[in-house]
Amino acid sequence: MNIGDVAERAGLPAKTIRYYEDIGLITPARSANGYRAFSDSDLHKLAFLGRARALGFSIEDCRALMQLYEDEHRTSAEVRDIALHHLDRIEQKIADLSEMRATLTGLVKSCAGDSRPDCPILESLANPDA
Amino acid sequence: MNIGDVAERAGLPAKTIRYYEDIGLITPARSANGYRAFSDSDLHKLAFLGRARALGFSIEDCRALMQLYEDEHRTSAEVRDIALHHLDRIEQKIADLSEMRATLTGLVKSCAGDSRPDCPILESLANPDA
DNA sequence: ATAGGGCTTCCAGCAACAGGAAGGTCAACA
DNA sequence: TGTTGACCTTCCTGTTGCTGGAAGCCCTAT
Repeated sequence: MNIGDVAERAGLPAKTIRYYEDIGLITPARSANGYRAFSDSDLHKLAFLGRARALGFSIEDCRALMQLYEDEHRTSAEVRDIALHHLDRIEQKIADLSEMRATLTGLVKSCAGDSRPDCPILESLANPDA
Repeated sequence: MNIGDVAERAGLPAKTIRYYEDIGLITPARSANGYRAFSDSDLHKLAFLGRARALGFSIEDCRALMQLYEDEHRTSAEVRDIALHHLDRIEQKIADLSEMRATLTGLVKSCAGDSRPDCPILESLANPDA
């Protein structure tokens, strides 16, 4: 398979696949003409990576997960640890964003949003204690 | 005021303040020795920026908000628009993260997390339809 | 032979800084 | 007066995960 084929099948841009090779996540073979020659195994790895990325795992997490996947002597505890840490980060982000949302919602509600210059949003940014 | 003073008062790292000058958000004066000489107005702007950034506004949003703040002929509708768009992005992010959290929570629950290699997390990444 | 599409590499850029090197400056203290 | 140490300066690199584009080779079809 050429890169265009795997790109379509794995649902990843060709650029991304080249990048994954660059950073050592995959190592596709090469044809005589210099084109990358992807095996089914490469495609499978790319799909794995795509799904892990879609769950928000970092590239380094993905690397670790792939290594565990290929390691018969892994323990499920190692995998779960990575997932749990990731879950923590996600929940922290949700908490941060929820706080922003709460504040912003309040500000937006208090702002008339008309043609006058008076604006509680700006006032709150400029002078929050007032 | 030197940069260390404003950094402490505005609650921003000195590096960040230099960066904000680089990209034209502030334009502090210079002392004879080449040090940045911050006015109260500069400090006020930096605090404004710090609060806007803490609410998750992008740098370009911050630039726009500052300009509106300094423009007597602004309308509160312009400000509200920026805030509403930002709120949209935040809610989208929260939605995305919540979906990740749901999936991950399910996976983590289904994984024993013990010393055995069998792991539904990896299986789901490798072969989601199975 | 030539046109088009796909492939290759390499370089630049995005957001919003952070880290660190090399060096100038200033106040204090011996 | 000399020197230490804290502070300031600029400049360059690195971060995360790609994306866009330029320059150029390859392959197929007409």
